[in-house]
Amino acid sequence: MFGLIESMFFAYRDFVRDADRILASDKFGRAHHRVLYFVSRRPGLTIAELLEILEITKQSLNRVLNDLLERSYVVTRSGETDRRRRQLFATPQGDALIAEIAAVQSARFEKAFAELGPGARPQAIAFLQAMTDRPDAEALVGKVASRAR
Amino acid sequence: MFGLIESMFFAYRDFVRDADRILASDKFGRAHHRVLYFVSRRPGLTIAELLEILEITKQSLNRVLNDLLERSYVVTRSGETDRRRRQLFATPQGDALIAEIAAVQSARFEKAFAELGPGARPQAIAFLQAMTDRPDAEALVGKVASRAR
DNA sequence: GAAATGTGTCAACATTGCTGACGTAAAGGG
DNA sequence: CCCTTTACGTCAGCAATGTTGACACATTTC
Repeated sequence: MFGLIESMFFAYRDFVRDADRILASDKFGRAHHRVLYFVSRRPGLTIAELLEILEITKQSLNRVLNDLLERSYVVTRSGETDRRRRQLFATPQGDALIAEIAAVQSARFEKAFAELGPGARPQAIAFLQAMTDRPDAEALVGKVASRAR
Repeated sequence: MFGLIESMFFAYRDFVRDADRILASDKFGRAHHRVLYFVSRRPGLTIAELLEILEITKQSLNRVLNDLLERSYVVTRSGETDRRRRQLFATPQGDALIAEIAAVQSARFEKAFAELGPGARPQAIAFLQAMTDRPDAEALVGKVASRAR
């Protein structure tokens, strides 16, 4: 399996580098990208939901989220039913940055699938998902509780 | 391609977490793992070669490499033909740690392939390699030169 | 002998993760 | 209506890992 372990390392590194180049010109880091990405993809997301997805602490999130708010890549609204919750939305500027990064990352996927031939795309999706933990309800509850500190 | 972008993120995160758990109990970090991994896999590697593979700076490398040397996970020998070069070798202890981590990561791959059925393994390898940059000779020279600073 | 190469190291800094503690506003249960 | 819980913000401080730039030393090579 050593070949796979190494390929995983190199593939992810090159994949992330696509994003890093663009982010550097906007003076953002990877952490900003991750936050903006999920806000853009899931408009109306709350802070708690974002913490669950990213699996980081409030501190780490707030640091980068505040940058994104100050520079108007993201805006907040109080939740309608529960005003304690802040719902997050990407601005057009925020969506544009995500689209720009997604474009180069998509190009990398397209190039790979063009080399590999038909069928490679669904296989790749299936592979990556099979590699991912899908926590059962109980485990999730535990994780959320411990992270809430 | 958004589904793929997200799957890449989650799959890599969970993959790396396997290693992190083991490393934490040995008081090592991810950077130590990467260095030890390549030293273990490519015995006799020199510093310059390691810098090329990892694409980090001398500083970042030396910090973690010195930890590995002090704690006897890695040893050095002067190169035979060129005594300026330090060749790196993992000790049995170093090889054992790499094997331990590789075992849990391999188990994750095995589980995925068991779900996906036959053929998934070569497809996964092909996909990951197609996703990786394979620099031509000229580009590589440029990178090495700039990194040598 | 001079220049290039391989490596070590020092100082300083940025990003991004963490913990623990405390404050405030809103919601919800009795 | 009070009291607890929830959702969030924030402060202080720390650790890991990446960066740059400069300099030192031994060795090899021209």
